[in-house]
Amino acid sequence: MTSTTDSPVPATGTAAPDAVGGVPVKRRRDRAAREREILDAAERIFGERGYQGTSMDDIAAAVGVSKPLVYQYYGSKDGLFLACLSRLRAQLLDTVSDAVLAAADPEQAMYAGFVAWFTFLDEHPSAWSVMVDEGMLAAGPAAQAADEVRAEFVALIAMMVRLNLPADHPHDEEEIQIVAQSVSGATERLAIWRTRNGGTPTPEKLAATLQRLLWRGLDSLRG
Amino acid sequence: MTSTTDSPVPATGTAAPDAVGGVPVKRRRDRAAREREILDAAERIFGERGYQGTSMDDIAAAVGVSKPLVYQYYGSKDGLFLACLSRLRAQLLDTVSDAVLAAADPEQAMYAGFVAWFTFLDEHPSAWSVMVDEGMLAAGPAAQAADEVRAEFVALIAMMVRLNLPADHPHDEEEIQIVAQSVSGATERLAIWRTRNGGTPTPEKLAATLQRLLWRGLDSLRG
DNA sequence: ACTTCGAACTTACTCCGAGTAAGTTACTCC
DNA sequence: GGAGTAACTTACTCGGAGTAAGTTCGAAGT
Repeated sequence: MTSTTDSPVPATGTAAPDAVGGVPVKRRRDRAAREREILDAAERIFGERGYQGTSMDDIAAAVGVSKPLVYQYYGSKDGLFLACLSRLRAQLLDTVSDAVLAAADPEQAMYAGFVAWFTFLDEHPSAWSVMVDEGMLAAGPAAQAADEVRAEFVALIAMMVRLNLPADHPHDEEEIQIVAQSVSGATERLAIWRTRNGGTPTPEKLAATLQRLLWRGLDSLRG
Repeated sequence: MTSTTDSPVPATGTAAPDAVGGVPVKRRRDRAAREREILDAAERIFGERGYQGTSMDDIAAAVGVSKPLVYQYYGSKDGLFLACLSRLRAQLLDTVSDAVLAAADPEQAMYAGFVAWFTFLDEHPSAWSVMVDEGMLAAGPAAQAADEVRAEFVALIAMMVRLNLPADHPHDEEEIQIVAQSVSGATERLAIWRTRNGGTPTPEKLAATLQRLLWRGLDSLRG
């Protein structure tokens, strides 16, 4: 899972010269490995400096590779950023899904999901930074792709909402979408606010408050 | 209120030549008037093409002025964008505040506020576009300023929440902040989703659903 | 009417970063 | 060991943010 470096080439950040002793180090790597390397570096640097503050040359240099190679593999700066975003979101989705599925009942599932969400962002600062800068993709074709990445989350929330409705009840699908979008927007905003606010309140407090705020409201959607 | 043009100089968008007849048209304007002109043009163009798609030259040309003048008045692209954002948010805040204050009771105030929010964004597409691109300011000193602009909204929501708590009740201020941030995040996300979704559902439907979702939850914060 | 003086405004740049055309080098498979 | 190809590089273009330094208009004083 933590496979940032997995080869004889030292990950020095800048281009590594040949081994001094004699045998030249293997420079070229196959495409998949290079893509992973680039993605790892991009995630780290985007996380540290933000989208605007990061240049493609920076990333290429960190990997020890030239810029056109990055373009060959990821197409554009937006494409590379989107790839980072996508991978991070997938990890986050996994974490939250696991927490939700492990819970005993729907009420606890909701709480556990919120806690998992905020905790993950706590423990992965670069993930958070990348997601905050997600708005950079507001324009262009990347915007649609970014939406699709986020849509998986909305789908998870919508599923949870449905679990709380009687199976035979003719539920209003549009209303479920509204609720799911709201919850997604609320949690993202809270995550941003929380870090700008110095890391308070705790994930547990946030989750408990959201829980109390939303639980009875979901009840009233049942009819 | 709609003072986009207020002078003998025709607002042709591109630089206007002298009047053909004879008397040369007054070219120079005092600073305040020019600032307004630039801000109006910027709002329009940012709204049409987004932050990334707009260059400072575009805006300068639309006003019929050279780029350094724009820099003299607004400092940077971020500064100009922030000025647009700030003005639009102030208008939106006014609209929502009015709707809230005109309502008969807290429950209706909440509904009216939501309707006003979504309706305003419907009727001011450029406002919406600018706000969607707000994420562009995620980095740098402009980020803090953008947060402050949004904070007024959160404050309005927080005030409304407090109105629903018994005056003598020892309410948890942190919890109120959490709720206010959540509502702000939820409504912004819904606004974005709604337009990407072709303008459905209606503002009234969204407001009603949010109302139902949140009303009883707010109740449970009372004790 | 003529000078003065400051605010309004411009020309002509620099610099940086996204993206690309065309060529070169190292690994692999016969 | 000689193709053939994937991996990779050098050396650009192009556009847009931001700036230094100078110019012109218009009003206020005399």
